[in-house]
Amino acid sequence: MDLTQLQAAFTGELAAVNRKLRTLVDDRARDMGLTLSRARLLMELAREDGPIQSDLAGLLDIEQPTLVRLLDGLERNGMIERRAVEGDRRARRVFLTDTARAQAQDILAFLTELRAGILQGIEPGELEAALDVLRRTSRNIAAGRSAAP
Amino acid sequence: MDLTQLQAAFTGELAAVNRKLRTLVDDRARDMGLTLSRARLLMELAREDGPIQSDLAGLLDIEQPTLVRLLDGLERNGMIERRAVEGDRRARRVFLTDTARAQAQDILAFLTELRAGILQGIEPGELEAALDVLRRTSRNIAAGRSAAP
DNA sequence: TCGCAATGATTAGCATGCTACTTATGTTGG
DNA sequence: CCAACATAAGTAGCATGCTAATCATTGCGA
Repeated sequence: MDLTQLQAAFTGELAAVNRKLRTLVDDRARDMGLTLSRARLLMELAREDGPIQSDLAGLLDIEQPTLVRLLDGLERNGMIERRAVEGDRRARRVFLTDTARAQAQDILAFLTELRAGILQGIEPGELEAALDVLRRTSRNIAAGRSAAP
Repeated sequence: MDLTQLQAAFTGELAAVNRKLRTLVDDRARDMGLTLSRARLLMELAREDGPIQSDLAGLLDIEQPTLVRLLDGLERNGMIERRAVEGDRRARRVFLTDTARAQAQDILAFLTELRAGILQGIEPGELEAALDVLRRTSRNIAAGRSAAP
């Protein structure tokens, strides 16, 4: 397999794994009223509660409108709430509700176990090497985007 | 970093790279009326023209409804056409139009160059190792899905 | 042969991504 | 001091994914 083919196979498999992962998580977590994206958001809030929305979007590395819709869904489900920020009437802080906080440990355990299952049989060294490749790819993409004509 | 954290970092980075890749391609290819998914479909047809839709979905590893919408878009753009299949009135074969066929080489070159840019500085050996990790992950997900309670 | 399961294509509806735009509010420089 | 710029949140609209359900046709077995 030449380099070009290898590169094509890599990007193709990247997309495929991603689709399958999302589908699997969404399927398994449906009972909990969760999806992969929502779970990630809740885990971030469990780590540190009360960020304003634009900071939270940055932490999750998604755009603000994407975050707004995620929050809308989680708010409807009673898992988060938005509160006004004293001193800046534009901003709103996001907090877990008590219900969600009580669930957070279970969700974390669920995600951890699911990841372990998906990555079983892969040695830490291999995983680390693959992660390094992904990170360099990320950087290349970011560089390519800013360098666009 | 312990294994759990490493696994979380890996799946997180996987999703991030994927989002960025799609965004980059969609941005660069907009002039051509293309997106990453549409380009992949056209490349598959350039390789072998005239599959029926369900086979094409299998080749691209997407579900039929997803394919239907992709084809709708490409048909509106005049890049593919659906033709009746003699002997099976349920099925339809998909063909590139002459316009699209004329563009196919350019699109392929564009994708190849873009992938090379994104993966620059990554040695073939590293890429191969990372690809292997992705493939094993894919298999684990598939196994986990069928083994679901 | 005739009814019923399987297959191929669609439609409907949800969840996430994105960009572009809007609205409200805050900040700052001339 | 206030006009122009910047920032925070949200809305609108597009593109992909998915599952579930529908419709037409085909194929098969009792």
